[in-house]
Amino acid sequence: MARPRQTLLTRQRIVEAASALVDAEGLEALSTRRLATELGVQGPSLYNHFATKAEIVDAVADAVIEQVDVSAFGCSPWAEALRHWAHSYRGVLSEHPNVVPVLARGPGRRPASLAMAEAVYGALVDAGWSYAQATHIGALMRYLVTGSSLGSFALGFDVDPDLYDRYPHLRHAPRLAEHHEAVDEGAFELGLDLLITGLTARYEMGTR
Amino acid sequence: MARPRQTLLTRQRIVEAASALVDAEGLEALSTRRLATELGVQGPSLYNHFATKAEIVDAVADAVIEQVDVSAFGCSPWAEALRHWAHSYRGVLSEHPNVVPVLARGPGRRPASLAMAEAVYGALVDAGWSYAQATHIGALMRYLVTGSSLGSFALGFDVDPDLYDRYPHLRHAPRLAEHHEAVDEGAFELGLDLLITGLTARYEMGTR
DNA sequence: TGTAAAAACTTACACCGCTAGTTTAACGGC
DNA sequence: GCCGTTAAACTAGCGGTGTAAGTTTTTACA
Repeated sequence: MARPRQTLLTRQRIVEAASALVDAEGLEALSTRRLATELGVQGPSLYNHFATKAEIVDAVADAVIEQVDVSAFGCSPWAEALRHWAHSYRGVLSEHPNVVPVLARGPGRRPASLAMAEAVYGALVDAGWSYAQATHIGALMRYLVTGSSLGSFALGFDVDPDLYDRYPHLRHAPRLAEHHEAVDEGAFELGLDLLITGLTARYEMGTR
Repeated sequence: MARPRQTLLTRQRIVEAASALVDAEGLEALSTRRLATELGVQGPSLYNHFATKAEIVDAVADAVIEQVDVSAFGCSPWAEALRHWAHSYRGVLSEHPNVVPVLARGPGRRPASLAMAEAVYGALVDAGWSYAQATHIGALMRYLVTGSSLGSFALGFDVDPDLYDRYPHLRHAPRLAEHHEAVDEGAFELGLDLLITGLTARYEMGTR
């Protein structure tokens, strides 16, 4: 084919196809050849637009973070803003659970992830939190959100009943395998509530 | 060679070599051929002892969890036991950061992981927490511990200074890249404190 | 118009997890 | 003490991976 009259690939088109593939079939399904096929192209052609596969994955991850709503940091008190942001953050990740393993490793050098960190950190510092505390709070929220969005695999897929014979208490755990989504959401809400409540108390005591 | 007079491989020897390899060079370095070479053997020989590579990885992960100290659940009040366990849990994971991505996905079917979950869950239920709350608390702790042990990669390896030009607040974040370990530890301690304090308050109010 | 860059291509390398079939040693039953 | 079975190593090979290298053709610009 050589160079086509109308360009076939753009970074955007690649990222869109990669995102769709990851959402539909998981991170492991994202191979350069498979992605290229999806785009009607040969594998190595992708390297005209991205240096490595890792760059593509990063772009997919950043596209997810771009959807998180950080607007509350501009117009609400820090605690409410934190709450609103955390819910948006988790909501977005829940719609793209397959990319969470990438996001859980931190912002890396991804622009949207850095911008989000910047917004959170900045708002906390502006509210009077120390640099160190602001950093810790931001990290904490990431643990909570990524953890509860990732854990969705919970006990695995199929549950064999005699597994619980050896772990009697777990039998009573409310149907872990079936309700793992509800478990993770409940844990998230509990955690968020405890964190915000505790932080508010410290804030009012002047421990910033 | 065919069958040797003295057996060359055992599950234990394989797991030990795999653990050492993962600890030293990361999960990506663990390939069946590489691991076999390390053991003085050909790649496919491993399949006489494990059905899949995933089984080997699971065994490595479970060997890590086995080191976590859950003894406190027998002899301390639930809040103190939770604290003690969380510190041991995080301490162990910090020594094996490369396996954290596996552990973050939950206990799976790994015996030691299930036994640990059983111990935590059982102790909380025995203390009077509802089944649902006990499950949530256990999940929350996992988010906190795995998150703070995984995030150690923080901003990546090398930091280019002009990165911060576009994210001015982050510049003040206390040297994120260099001190990421301290950041994660600080976030963990803050989170643990907030959680335990908040849970204790709820417990005393009867919200279990 | 000639040249350089860009964007597709093909080919190929080294590696991956894993299957199949082979060889030989060890073990259990007669 | 032999003999069949099983176990634990082997070799060969399949279909997959990321990506490097070099080729072709088109476009953009001097």
